Amino acid sequence: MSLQIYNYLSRQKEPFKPVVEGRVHIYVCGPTVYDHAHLGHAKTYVSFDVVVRWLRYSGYKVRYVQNITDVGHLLDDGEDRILKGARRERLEPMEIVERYMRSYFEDMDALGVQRPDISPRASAHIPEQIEMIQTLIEKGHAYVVNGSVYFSVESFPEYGKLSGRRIEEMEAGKRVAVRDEKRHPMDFALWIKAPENHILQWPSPWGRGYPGWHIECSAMSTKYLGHTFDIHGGGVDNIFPHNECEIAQSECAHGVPFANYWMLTGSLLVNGVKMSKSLGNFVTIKDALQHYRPEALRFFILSGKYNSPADYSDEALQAASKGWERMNNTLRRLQKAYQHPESLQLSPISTPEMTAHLIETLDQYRLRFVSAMNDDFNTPLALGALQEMTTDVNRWLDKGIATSEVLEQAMNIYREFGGTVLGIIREGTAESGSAEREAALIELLIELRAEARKAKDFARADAIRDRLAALGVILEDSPRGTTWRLA
RNA sequence: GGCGACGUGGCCAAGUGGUAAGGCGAGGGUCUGCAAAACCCUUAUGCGCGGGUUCGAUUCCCGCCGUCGCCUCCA
Repeated sequence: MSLQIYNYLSRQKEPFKPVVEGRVHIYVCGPTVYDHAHLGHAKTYVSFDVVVRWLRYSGYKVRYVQNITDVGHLLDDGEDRILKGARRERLEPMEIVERYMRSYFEDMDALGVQRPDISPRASAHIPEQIEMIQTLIEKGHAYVVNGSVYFSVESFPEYGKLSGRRIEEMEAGKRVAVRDEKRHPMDFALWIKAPENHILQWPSPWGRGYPGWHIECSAMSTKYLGHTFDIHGGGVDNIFPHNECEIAQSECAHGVPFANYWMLTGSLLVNGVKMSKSLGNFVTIKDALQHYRPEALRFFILSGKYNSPADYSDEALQAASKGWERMNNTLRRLQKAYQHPESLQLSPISTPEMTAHLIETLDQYRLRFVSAMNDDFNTPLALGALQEMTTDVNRWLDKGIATSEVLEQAMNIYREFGGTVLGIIREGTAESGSAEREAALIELLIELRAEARKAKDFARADAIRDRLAALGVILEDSPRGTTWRLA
């Protein structure tokens, strides 16, 4: 089955057809870098990371652009978020930007999120934004007032088509005082005149000022992906006004559709309420990583659909951690067995027919995974296939019917799907990952403990196991000997 | 008030007009010197409530209740 994507624009699943055969141009709204990223960001960017990974795995050549907002994103009171951060930390605005942009990439790297191909910064694309604004003015979609430029929503009849709202139905300015220089209360700023000593300002045909928040995404996606590109992503919370404004600007400037598919991620909730900076109920990614391994966070995020909301809780994270552990333990078992085929102790019932049957079963899991992913990136369903496969593989190992061929196939599935696609299995984590000398020392202790056990000196045997456990080395006994792993 | 979602076992979470994936947890068991890991068995006659359509609805329609998101800065 080929890829189906739930398109927010049409509110239905559609077969995916890229503009250019075999290529995908995707744009995802990135963070405003004035503070550390939290788990809400993790949910969105891990989700799109997997989307991109799946597209690549499926053979598409992908260009993934995700902006960094470092100017123009205003707060309720009209103050720029970056300036607020600068004042808070008594730093230059661009120091704030640099600091939190690095922090953001640090977090994403830790989560195994592959870097976008281009991470354009708004402040580095002022000319492109000015140019686009000029085009909009020329085409009669924008107007200049007192050194600021506004987009006229009434000039674009389709305004509201993504979020499903109508201009007349919205109560503009209910909470934020409408600038009376606007012609229509819903008009939004493309360019804002800078006050006398505003720190972030650039020259423009309309005087010194700075760009509005929405225009950057239009200008930068156009520059790198073209007038019409394939997928536009982001969190649903930006559907209005941000995404709606992007569409209006871009389609009015270019006269062609902006993005063909809109994919919006559901919000991350805490106790049923959205995790957000303004509510202060957020957990930073750095904090979360103190308690949970990155793969567990990914596992948690991917065990729900990207476009559904997810509720964050310690119980949920614990469950994800355990689920991940079981899968990882099984992969480790596979690897050990594969490296030491003599330890397999194959049962007499392990016939070639049996092997063929197991390979066939693995193929079924492979198919289930693929069709789940092709069905609008249904990661929970795909993960389910992997988990059932895990039970089967353990069963086969227990019964002694898994031949090397079977082991190899199973490992490939974990590597490709768990690793390359979902990013929850990392090469190395399944292995001991420690230095050779350390491994040899542990083996030595295991030998000493084996002797103690033989002599029924269980106190000593347990002491060795406990001391190692305290150091993060877990020993596990089996009829075939003792194995170890890092906690 | 407007717009849009959602409500599935103790928790998380897929799904379908034909009779409920998976994970976590819990209980029992196998294995073990004991653990750990793994496996086996059990754990929703039921999918918010009330109607309707249908041979048949958890899945479609209507109403109600509840929760959430957006409308205002947030991924």
